[in-house]
Amino acid sequence: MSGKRITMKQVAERAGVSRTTVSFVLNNTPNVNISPETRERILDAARELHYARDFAATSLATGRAHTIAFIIRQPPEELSVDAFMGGLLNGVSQAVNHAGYHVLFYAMGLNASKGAYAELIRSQRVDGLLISGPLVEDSELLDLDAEGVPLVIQGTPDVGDLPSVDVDNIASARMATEHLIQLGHRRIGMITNGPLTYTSSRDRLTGYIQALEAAGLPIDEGLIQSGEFSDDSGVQAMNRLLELPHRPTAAFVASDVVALGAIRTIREHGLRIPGDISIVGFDDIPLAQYLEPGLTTVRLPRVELGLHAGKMLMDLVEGKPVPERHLRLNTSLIIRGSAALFE
Amino acid sequence: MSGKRITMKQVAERAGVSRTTVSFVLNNTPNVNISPETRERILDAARELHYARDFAATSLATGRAHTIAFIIRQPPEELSVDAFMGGLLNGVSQAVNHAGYHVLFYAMGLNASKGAYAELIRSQRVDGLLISGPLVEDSELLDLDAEGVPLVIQGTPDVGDLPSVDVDNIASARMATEHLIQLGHRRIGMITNGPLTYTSSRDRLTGYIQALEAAGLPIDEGLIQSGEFSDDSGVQAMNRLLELPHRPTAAFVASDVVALGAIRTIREHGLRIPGDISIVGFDDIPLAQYLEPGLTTVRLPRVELGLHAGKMLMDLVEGKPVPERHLRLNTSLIIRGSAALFE
DNA sequence: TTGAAAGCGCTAACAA
DNA sequence: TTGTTAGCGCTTTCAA
Repeated sequence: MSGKRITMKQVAERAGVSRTTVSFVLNNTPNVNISPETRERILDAARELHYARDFAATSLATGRAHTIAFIIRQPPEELSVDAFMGGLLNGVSQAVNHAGYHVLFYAMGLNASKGAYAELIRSQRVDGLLISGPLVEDSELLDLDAEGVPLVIQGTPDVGDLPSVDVDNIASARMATEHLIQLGHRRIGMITNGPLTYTSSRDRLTGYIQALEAAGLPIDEGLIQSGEFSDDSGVQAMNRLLELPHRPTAAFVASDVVALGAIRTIREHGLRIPGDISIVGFDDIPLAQYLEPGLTTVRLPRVELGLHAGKMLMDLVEGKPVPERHLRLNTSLIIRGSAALFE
Repeated sequence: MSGKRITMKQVAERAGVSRTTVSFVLNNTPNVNISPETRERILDAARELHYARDFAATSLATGRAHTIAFIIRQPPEELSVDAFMGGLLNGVSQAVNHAGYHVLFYAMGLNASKGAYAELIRSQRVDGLLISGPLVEDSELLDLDAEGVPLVIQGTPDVGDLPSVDVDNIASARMATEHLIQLGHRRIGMITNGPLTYTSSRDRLTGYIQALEAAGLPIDEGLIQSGEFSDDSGVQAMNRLLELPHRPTAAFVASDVVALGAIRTIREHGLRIPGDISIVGFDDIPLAQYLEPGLTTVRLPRVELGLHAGKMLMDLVEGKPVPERHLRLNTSLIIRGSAALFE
């Protein structure tokens, strides 16, 4: 309709009151007594004029942007392959929008320009930061946290004590391995999701080891192979496992994508799943249920992760107490057909 | 470090110049002659003070937010299942960030509050809108477009002539069907991706029909079944196809997810793919390559779709001419093992 | 119960 | 080549 901007001034004029009064009414400012009819008049005027509060002006005057940045640091290619980010973002945006905040999205990849986080904050563009991904020890974040900047990490940072949300990788991996043990397996291989420089890789390995130890089984270094996020890396790793003089009867592969490669390799060797080798994965990617047999795996609660991370950041931003600075969500084991009794 | 805001004023003081001069230097304002040493002095001061231009103030003064809204209207659950959104968002954010703009993300679902788009624009929060998803005929968008608001649709709107980016669904479906025809199939079923109220469903059906007609094959209504986005709907549809007195030797399923259900059904009937029935899908979801046999399908260029949509919106926002208001990207047929020669 | 006015940090027209 | 100044639209203290 009208091409010109509607400001509080126009609303005030139309309602025959001052700008202040309009501001009070529109903001529902407490401790101000405005006659109901004046209030009504103002509200009507605003509605009729299609008034929308100017974001920049409000932000400038209040010093709050009511916006947070969701920064994802996985390499861009991964975003297009996996549904992880979609679920996460879905949760984050639900939590954040619910609190009346907006979400700025950044796919920074691994080589973001130094100072990018700080600039977002210094320019008052956002009130807080939510960062997901394999961040190498990022001292910039430590500094910001020390300055009191609200931020939360989705993941398990390996240094400092930044607020973070993640699944309990150790317990989850233990659960997956225990499942295999309960099925009677005694010689269980492990393929990590990534290099051990990543906390999540180390933690999942730790869970595997804990399960074996608890069951009194020996830890065999040769049974532990390193994956590197891709299905190809799963092929390599499984090949090494199969070349072992005494090969395992089962394997815990700490990433479904890596497991895909492992499974392919097993088949190429003419072996059957779960007949010859049982497999338990990790992540529960959408495709896990469509494999033949379905992949038994640990479900990663993507949406919940985002929901909790978003909520935590909102609490931080609004100065509310945060119940748990290092939140670790439980996972569940989804039992399908890829792991069976060892006989 | 310092808890207080650094403004241009501080930078000016430190460099011993006026605020205007600082503004000119920092903005690289043309047609202004500033001595190199002054410029250097200012830049140094800004750097030393960790100056970051206040976003709200700039935005208020210039009337530009340098921000766009990426609004996704698919039901939230779908976001967590498919990698489509991740790829799209990846492309969008690349294009938009590259142009120096920021992306606000909104998962609005299907029941967004009336007036949400307009409010984003009226409040000057964003300079443009990028909307993805099955939007029912949304008159609000038509109004905004008429007002001159920069916006682009990712998809194929069924009314008006809003700027949009999508794949060429008709040509893609034709290509998929032709592939089957070339393999010697004469009785080819079709399962749509969704109800025919969706433009994309209609277009893919049209492509199928065009291919048959071009090959002089009859159009058999019974061979056309309706899918509804889910794999379950694929089960139903394929069941109907298999119950036909004279069942097809091949089927074009206009959605990989729906094809998943169709494939399962075929197997449950004891039939083999591609031995008894050939299948060609649409979308190339990540899992397509992992099926046994791999799913022959039409690849949907997710990232490129986002890239082009983002670029088009940037052009619109900056008042540049838009080469093609209704951009239709080509797709490619990914040949794997699910479709074979009819013998 | 309502109004006046200062100020948030920046841009840009105008002066000098 | 650099400085002055008037807004941009809103919040909020202080008065009336």
